[in-house]
Amino acid sequence: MSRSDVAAKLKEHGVLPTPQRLEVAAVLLERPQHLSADQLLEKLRAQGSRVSKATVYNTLNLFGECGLVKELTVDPSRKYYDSTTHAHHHFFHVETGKLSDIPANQVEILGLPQLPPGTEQESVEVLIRIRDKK
Amino acid sequence: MSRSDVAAKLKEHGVLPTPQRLEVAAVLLERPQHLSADQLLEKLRAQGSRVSKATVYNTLNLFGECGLVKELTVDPSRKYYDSTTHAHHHFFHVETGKLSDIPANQVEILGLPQLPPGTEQESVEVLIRIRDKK
DNA sequence: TTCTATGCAAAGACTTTGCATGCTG
DNA sequence: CAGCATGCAAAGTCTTTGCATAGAA
Repeated sequence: MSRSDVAAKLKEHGVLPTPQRLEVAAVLLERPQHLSADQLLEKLRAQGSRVSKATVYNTLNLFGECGLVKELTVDPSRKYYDSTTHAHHHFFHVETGKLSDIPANQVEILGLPQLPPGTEQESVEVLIRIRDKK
Repeated sequence: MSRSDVAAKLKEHGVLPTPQRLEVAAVLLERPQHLSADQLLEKLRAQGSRVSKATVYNTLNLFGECGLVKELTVDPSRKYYDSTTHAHHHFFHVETGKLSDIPANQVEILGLPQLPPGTEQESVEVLIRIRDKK
C-alpha cells in the first residue's frame, strides 16, 4: 500500500493523517499481522522512525476506536492490534505468544445463543489455544 | 461447600491447604462466578480476612496451574478467575465488564480447523462481546 | 528440623496522562 | 489563529518478586 493510499484510508476513517500516524499505519497495515504496541514501536525504530512510545499507544487506541484496526485480547499482559478488521478467528500459541488467523471457512459457530435481555451483540471471537506437540 | 470439602478438594489437586488458601478457595468456589484478583481480595477483606494482596495473586496463579480454577483473558487490564473449570463459553459485557456463562448447549462450533503443523489444541474459547441495546 | 507459605514493600511491565511545544487547516 | 498532535517524563494499574518471619509436615 502506497503512502498516499494509507493517507486516504486514514481520512476515510476520520483520522487526521499526520506523519507519525502515517508511519504507524504503513507498518501495521502493510500486511495481515498481529502486533503489540511495543513490537510496533520496535519495528518503527528499526526503520529509523523517531515516534515516541506515547504516540504509538495513543495512535493505536485511536485506530482501534475508529475501526482501522482490531484490538485483540488474548494475552493478559498486553494488547495486540490486528490489521485484519473483518470477522475472523485466531490461534494463539501459548508457549511462543504467536497469533495466527484461522482460515475463515474452517470454523463456523452453530446456533448463536440467546443474549442476556437488553443487550446486543458486538462481536464473536473464537480463540483456539495451541501448544507444541510433545 | 463446607470448609472440609474445600480442604479435600485442595488436597486432590496437590495443594497444601493452608488457612489463606482455604479462604480464597471457599470464596471463589462457593458458586459459579468470575472474579478478578482484586475483586476477590475485596470480598475476602469484606468478610474480615487479613490475607495479603501478594498471597491472593500467588494463590490464584497456583490454583490456575493445578486446574482448580480457570484463568480467563477477556479484559486487557486484568485476569479473571472462573470457578467453573469444564469447557464452556462466555458473554463479556464491554460496558460493565461483567462476564457470564453461555449455556453449554446453546453454542456449538462446527468443523474445528486444521491446526498449524506440530501443534496440538489446548482449549477453544468462544467469547461474545455484548453491550446494552440503545 | 526442613521445606513451604505469608506478608510487606519494592520492583516491574504495560499503558495512560499532563503539559509545553510544534504542526494543521 | 484556534485546535489538535507530539514528545517526554511522570503517574497509574495490575501483577510479581525478594526477603524475613511464621507455619506445616
